[in-house]
Parts: sequence; structure tokens; C-alpha cells
Amino acid sequence: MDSVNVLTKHNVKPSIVRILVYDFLRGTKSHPTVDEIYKELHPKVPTLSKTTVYNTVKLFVANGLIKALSIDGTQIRYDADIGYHGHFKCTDCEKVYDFQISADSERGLDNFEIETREIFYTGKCKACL
Amino acid sequence: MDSVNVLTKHNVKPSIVRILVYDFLRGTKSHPTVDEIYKELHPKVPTLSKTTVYNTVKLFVANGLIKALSIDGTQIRYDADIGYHGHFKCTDCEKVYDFQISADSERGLDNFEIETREIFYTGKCKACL
DNA sequence: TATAAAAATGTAATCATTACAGAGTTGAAA
DNA sequence: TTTCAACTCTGTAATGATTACATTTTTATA
Repeated sequence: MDSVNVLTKHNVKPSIVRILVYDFLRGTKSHPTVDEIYKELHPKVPTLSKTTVYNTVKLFVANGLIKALSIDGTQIRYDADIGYHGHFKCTDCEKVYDFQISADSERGLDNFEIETREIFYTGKCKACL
Repeated sequence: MDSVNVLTKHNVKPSIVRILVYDFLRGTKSHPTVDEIYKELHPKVPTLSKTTVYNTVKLFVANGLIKALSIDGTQIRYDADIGYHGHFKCTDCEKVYDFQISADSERGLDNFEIETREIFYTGKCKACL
């Protein structure tokens, strides 16, 4: 399904900037920050403002198009893959890997309503070992 | 075991500030930020500097005394409970709950060396529902 | 075309964190 | 006990991500 349809289905009016941001997020596995999104798109859209990128990703998250990840503390990253999966960050090469994890049983959350789940590991990746 | 011993065992010289910071972290389940630790201890230690709190928690993390949590993005919280457990943050009351979770199988991390695991959920807690 | 709503922009402010240089403290050797 | 180096602590200033907000531009439609 093309991005215009995805945006529309999620009640987001498909402006050109929004399409480009969503296309970029969809096409990368790098979980970019706002700054990285801005740096990528700015050459193509010279009038782009970083504030617009902030507004856009916030709107996307609110409408369930993407997920916000607090992968390592002070920076927020964005991921167009909204399925249940974990993130592993190598402490050597800093690369972030996706991985699959089976839905575990939680104890202590009876009658809680879970909305989002984030799984974040750190360590050394195969390439760095 | 008292805090002096814990610090010593982890190769951290037990200065009075370090003891107080570790005592506080141990005695709370609120996963405080640096600012909250500072606000708590400043009345007792009027010369305390926030930089010292930053240095202290960084040292504790490096030496495995506590864990750093990136619970919701732009702030780092600290937890003296270094056992494997998850955190749930209620989007209504903002309270953070600990919960137990069984470490199930991960696919895609073969031959990776996992050092830290963070599990973070959001949603509505029982009290707010 | 006229007009209102929505989208995008840019500057300034905020706030957590870090850098850094200097001051204070400690402990052990002389 | 004095000296000295290492360690600890402090405070200011810088950095960098994020937000607030007012303004401008674009879009859709009457």
C-alpha cells in the first residue's frame, strides 16, 4: 500500500512533507532521530523546518502510524515498523538491530491495560565480537 | 548488607555522598531522576552539587550497582534493583510500576552478547481504569 | 476569487546533560 | 606531623534535544 493510502487510513492528511517523512521512515531500518530525518529530507525540501519534522512525527505517533523509541536515554527515535519486536544496540559500533521476541507472560499487571511495549537490549553484536 | 559494603564490593570508594545517594536509591521504588535525587539530598547536604549526582550515578552504573532506565524518552531514571524486571508507566497518573517478566527466547540475536535488558510498557494502570 | 482551515516555518525559550577547571578532602609515605 | 598525589566534589558555562508560539504559506472549497 502506498504511503498516501496509509496516511489517509490513519486520518492524516497526506501533505507532501508528511508523505516524504513517512516514505523515509518506511524505507529505513535505522530508527532515525528527528535530526536525522531533517538532514535526509532537507536537501530535497529546502524550505523544510525542523519544527515541522517534530510536528509530523508527533502526529504520526498520535495516529498510530509509527512508534517512538527511547532507545538509549536522551534521544527519541522513530520506527515505522509498528509490529511487536525488540531493539538491540551494540555498545561498540552503536548500530541498532531489530529482533523478534515471543510475547512473554507478565506477572504484576493484572487488570492493567497495556498500550505500548518497548524492549531494548544492549551488548556486543556478532560483528563486533 | 549495608551500603558501605555494597559500594566497596563494587570497587566504589564509600564517600559520604555516595552512601547517601545509594541509600536513597535503595530505599525508594520511584526510579528517581538526577534532579529528584538532588532535591531529596540537597536539604541534608547543603553543599551538594547536581554535577556530583550526575557523576555518582554514572559511576554506579559503570560499576553495576544500579541500572539506568530511559523510561520515556527525554529523561534518564535510576533503579537500585538490578534484577531482571519490567517497568510499566501509566499514561494517566504517570506512576511507574515494576513487574516480573519471564525471559523468553529472542530470535535474531544468535552469537550476540547481551549486557542489559530493558522492558518498558505504557498503558492504563488498574487504579486509573 | 474569497475565505477559512490546515500545514509549515522560524525564532526564542526550556530543560536535561556534559565539559571543564578549580577547590576541597583523603590517605599514605617520608 | 608534613607533604604530596590521587581522588572527590563543586559551580559555571556550553551543548543539544525538544517545545512554545506567533507568523506565513498552502490547500480546499464555497
